[in-house]
Amino acid sequence: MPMQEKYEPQAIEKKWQDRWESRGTFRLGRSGPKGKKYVLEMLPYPSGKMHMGHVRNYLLGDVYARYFRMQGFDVVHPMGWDAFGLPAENAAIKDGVHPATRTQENIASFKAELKTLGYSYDWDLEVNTSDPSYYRWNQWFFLKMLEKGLVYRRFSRVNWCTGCLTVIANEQVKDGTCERCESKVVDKEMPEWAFRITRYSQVLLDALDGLKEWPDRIIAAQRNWIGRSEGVEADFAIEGSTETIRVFTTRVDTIFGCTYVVLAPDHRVVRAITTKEQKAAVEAFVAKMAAKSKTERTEEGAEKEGVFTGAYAVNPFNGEKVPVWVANFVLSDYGTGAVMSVPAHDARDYDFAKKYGLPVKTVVLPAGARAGAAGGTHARAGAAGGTEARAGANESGAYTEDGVLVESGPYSGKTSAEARKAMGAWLEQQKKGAPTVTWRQKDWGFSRQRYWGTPIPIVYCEKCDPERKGLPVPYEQLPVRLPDIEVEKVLTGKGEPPLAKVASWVNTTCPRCGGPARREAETMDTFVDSCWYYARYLSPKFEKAPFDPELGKKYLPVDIYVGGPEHATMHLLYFRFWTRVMKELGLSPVDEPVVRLITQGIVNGPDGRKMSKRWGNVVAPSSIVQKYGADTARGYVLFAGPPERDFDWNDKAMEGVFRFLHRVWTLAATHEAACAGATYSGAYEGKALEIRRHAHKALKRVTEAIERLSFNTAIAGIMEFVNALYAVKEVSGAAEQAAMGEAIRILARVLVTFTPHFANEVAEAYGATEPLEESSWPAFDPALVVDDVIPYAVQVLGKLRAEIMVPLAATEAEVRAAAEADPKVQLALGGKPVKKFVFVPKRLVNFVV
RNA sequence: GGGCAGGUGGCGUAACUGGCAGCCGCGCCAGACUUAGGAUCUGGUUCCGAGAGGAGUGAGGGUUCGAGUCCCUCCCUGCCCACCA
Repeated sequence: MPMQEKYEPQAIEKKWQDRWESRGTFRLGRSGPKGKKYVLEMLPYPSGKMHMGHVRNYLLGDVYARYFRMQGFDVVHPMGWDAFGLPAENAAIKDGVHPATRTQENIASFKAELKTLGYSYDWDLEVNTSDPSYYRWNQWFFLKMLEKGLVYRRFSRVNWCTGCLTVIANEQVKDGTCERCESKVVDKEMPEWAFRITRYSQVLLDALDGLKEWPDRIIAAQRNWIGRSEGVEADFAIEGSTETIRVFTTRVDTIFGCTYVVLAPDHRVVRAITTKEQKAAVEAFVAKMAAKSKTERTEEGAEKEGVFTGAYAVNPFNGEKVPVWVANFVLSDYGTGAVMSVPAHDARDYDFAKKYGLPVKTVVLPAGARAGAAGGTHARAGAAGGTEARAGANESGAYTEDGVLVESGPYSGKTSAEARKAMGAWLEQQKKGAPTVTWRQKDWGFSRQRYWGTPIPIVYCEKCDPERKGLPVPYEQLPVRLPDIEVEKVLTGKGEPPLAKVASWVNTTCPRCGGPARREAETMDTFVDSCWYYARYLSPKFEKAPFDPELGKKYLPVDIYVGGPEHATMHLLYFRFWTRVMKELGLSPVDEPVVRLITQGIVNGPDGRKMSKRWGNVVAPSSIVQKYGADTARGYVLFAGPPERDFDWNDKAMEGVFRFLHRVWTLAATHEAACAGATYSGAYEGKALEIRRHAHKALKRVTEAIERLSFNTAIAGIMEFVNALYAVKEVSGAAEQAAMGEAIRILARVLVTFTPHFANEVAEAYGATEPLEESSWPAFDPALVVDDVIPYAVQVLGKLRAEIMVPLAATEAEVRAAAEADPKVQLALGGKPVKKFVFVPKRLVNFVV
């Protein structure tokens, strides 16, 4: 079938999409002599329209899925919908459309758009997290984890909007007020459900070392986020009181320099130890802090503020009495909520001391500094005459490095590291503290006062459960379905959680006594949904468990996972945690969900700013597909730069890719009549051999580039190949025609992962009878990728002086002789004796004179 | 403050393990074909220099026959985290 003269993407893309679908080209289990590959992209929240970030994300996975399939792997490549979540619910509050309705519509249009880009998904594996057949397993996991003690109910401090009367996320708090209604936001203690993810902190941290194919930045972010910190806890007695203050510090070696102690405003003992004289001031301060939200209080640049309690704490090491303060910068939920302050050796303590005129006492000197030169000076920070010489102090005024101790009783002269060890042991022996480990990571609070999410399968019965701990819904009653609702009445954005307003749903019977009971009206965080969807894809309709364990054994873990780096510490940590739990439940065969993680960069607008309606710089994938076709969109997004890096959209550069496809089309159409069916069985030489060499070199280059995730250079290689074929101009005779036919068939093959519709159309004109995706990835002929005569660079004293052509098989001596014969080289050598001759096979030689 | 990524032509980028810096594309310049070109094809395009030649990968040092690549000291940009004791 002769090709059309002109490349018209609109005429061919639908054809191939339909053909793949009707033939089931991308269905799981089609082939797999080499085993399996699971290629996964982070599932999208189905907003109505795709943006370029989606296109790029799915493309990176798609190239691998297609490549591995042709390499002979049984490829899992699914797509689904993270369908619960805030946007649909907020939209409903605004316009009254039921979230389920809107979500269905959005999924339909998003899916239709995905299909226009030619992604190779197996749609039989599609998953929708808002479907009861999916979220029932969230509930099942919840109950299992409740049994294991991994789910618990706690009181927690949340951002409470005084206008909307609901909990809002940190992101919704702007300058201490609600983003939506501009009312004041305060902290409120509220009950919430939490996962005990901290039980896995150590395991999740240790296993990071095994994630060799994850980007460093993600590993670093997780390590940071988990925040393991080794230190000691030490008890400071309160003078004239039975209370003690336990502090946590990583720098116990500086404890002889402690000149005051600071408590968080909501620390347990504040009230008890405050003296009469200071009572009014402390209470005013604590009230002021409580009125602020957590984000506001700890906002960047927030001035350090504090107030003296009037109490004195006793340093366990030297019995020194130091004042106890309350200050805004101490966090109640990290460490013990109390810190010992050592202004000489901590920048923050120094700032605070300076502001309030507290003493600074140096007890650590840089190693090598002479002891006695500076130590032990008591001085009021910032006060006139405070001329203490704090050797090594940084700009902020504190010397924060390790060093050698001075003025530290029996520990003087020890290094910081030695002192930490000895002092920790002493504390333990004296029962005044102990070495300990503190974590930044907190448990994961997952209950939300929202409608559009997974109902938490708990009921409250006053008779059986007077303490309101919650009774689990029996497994056989799952799923607890979301009730249908009258949108205007229930989704008001105000008051109680929406589900609490649905009397017919919230009122139920107690599973234990059969009496009246109420359902938990809160729903689960949508991050729960994305914790295990990758396993559900394997058997989306399985009814006996979250997924079929047999298929889990066969296809897990995910081999390649593609998504945005913004998920570094939330989703990517949560689903690692969940995977551990699934293994303990006997479901999952793996400890870690993903072998190789790829985080794609952002596609910015042409102006270099993030694409946004606000800037009017959004490039809609649909408009590009319509005008240039999916293949151009795909080709350009891959060609624009390496996957991890951000890039700015550039219309001109994209048109360059469009032009390139036209060029290929013209080339193929030009040679079609003479070359598509040409055969030749003799030896190739001359121009025909050159054509074959170009083809096999391109094949090698593209194959290797795909393997190392360098799609942009793969495409550059293909462009070079096409330029070379253009340079051939005329082909005549059976050998050249057969060589050209082969070259164009190879060209189609190397293009197919990037521009699949286009490649298939060309291949079909050149005799392919089935989609290329159903054929195998071609192997290059090793004999054709090396030349007989190769160039050598000739350097004299490291400077390039000439380039010589030498037979591939030439020995070192032969190459040297050829180099020395070159007149430019002779001139550079100038008859001087050669001290050394460097020979790098197949690359260069260097004369050292 | 911490972490990570990056700094190479006018621009996006390339250079796999130390071995000819700038592949490919965009833009620009010239030519061909054209009534015409914002189509297409061909050639050129790091800088200085007419030329031979010289300089050149953020700055400065070092290792090496040889450094964009390795080591040390800095500077700048972007992203993420952050009063974490």
